[in-house]
Amino acid sequence: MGRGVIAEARSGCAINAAVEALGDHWSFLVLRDMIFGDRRYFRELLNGSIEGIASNILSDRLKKLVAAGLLTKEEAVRGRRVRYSLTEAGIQTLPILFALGNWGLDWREGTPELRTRQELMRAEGPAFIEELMDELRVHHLGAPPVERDGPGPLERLEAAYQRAAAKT
Amino acid sequence: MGRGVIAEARSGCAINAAVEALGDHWSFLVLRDMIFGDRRYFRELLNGSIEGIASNILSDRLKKLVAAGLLTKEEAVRGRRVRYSLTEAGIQTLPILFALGNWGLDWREGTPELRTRQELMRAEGPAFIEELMDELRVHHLGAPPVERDGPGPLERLEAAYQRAAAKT
DNA sequence: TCAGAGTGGTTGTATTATGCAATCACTACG
DNA sequence: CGTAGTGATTGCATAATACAACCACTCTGA
Repeated sequence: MGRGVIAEARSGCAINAAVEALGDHWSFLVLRDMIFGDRRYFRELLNGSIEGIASNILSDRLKKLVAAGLLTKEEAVRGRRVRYSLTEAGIQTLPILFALGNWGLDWREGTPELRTRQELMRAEGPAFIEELMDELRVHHLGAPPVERDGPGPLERLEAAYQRAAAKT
Repeated sequence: MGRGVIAEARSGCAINAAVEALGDHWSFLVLRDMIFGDRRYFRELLNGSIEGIASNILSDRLKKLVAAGLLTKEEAVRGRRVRYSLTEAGIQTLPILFALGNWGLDWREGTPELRTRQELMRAEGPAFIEELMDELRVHHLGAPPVERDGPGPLERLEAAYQRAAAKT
């Protein structure tokens, strides 16, 4: 594992280290949108966020996530779209987001469509997480495509969302 | 499940809901100390935290965690120790902390003793999480004690820490 | 009985982070 | 050549954080 970056950690605790790296509201939500929403550009993240992030905050978080080794940024040509990619460390935040989502599903309200998505993920279990991590490695790290029959994890997620939305 | 408290959520997303409830540095660390460090009193949390939380911040976070339904507080008799307990919702943040800790173990440095603890948990896998949640239900919710031969999860964690610390 | 330590905090102040709106320099496209 | 889109930055008001001092109360031991 590619350990590194002790940075200015407040302690040697692994939980604290993770919290220091990505422990604020917006960092989690940016990762969520990149992972589950397949958003990779500034404007996509800015307009696509259902919580409405401000552009200066997004700019700041992207910088911090790059500095923390969770994202990479393609060299910026001024005025041209810059693509952000997840690193392996970024991809491996998926189990954290999954755990957060499951907690939210059990203990908070939420829109039915989004609940359905989360329920699908929970129902498919750890295998879904692995499959999605593999797909992210293909898209973000250039790993060789996975052979599969049937729709990929992101497609199944989107389909679940659409099915649920259609019922209203 | 005891769903409730939509509160002033920014969106209907389960991940967002979890992040809103406990998505700041100190909330996570307070939960960590209560769950893994068995600390239940203001002074214990204040002095026991290796990151050094300030008393006004601790006061504020305890209040927020109670309001969010993750902790309960025994009715306060002035000048007498007040005990905080985890609710079921609080206990179920354990998988989140576990996921956070594993990420930190893989991608950040940390003291060898604390790394050993986290490695033990990972090695024992999901069964450890379940066992610890059961023990927390006994201590915090008054559930009937679990039958067990051999040391409980918190004892094994402490033992791993001591073994690692002795090697230095 | 009475000092000293311990209880869960509050208050004040300074510094830092956040949220919002407007703006900027640049490019791609018709 | 103009319009829309790119990734931001700037200024300003408000909120969160950190640090130290302090408070009213209780429990303990001599």
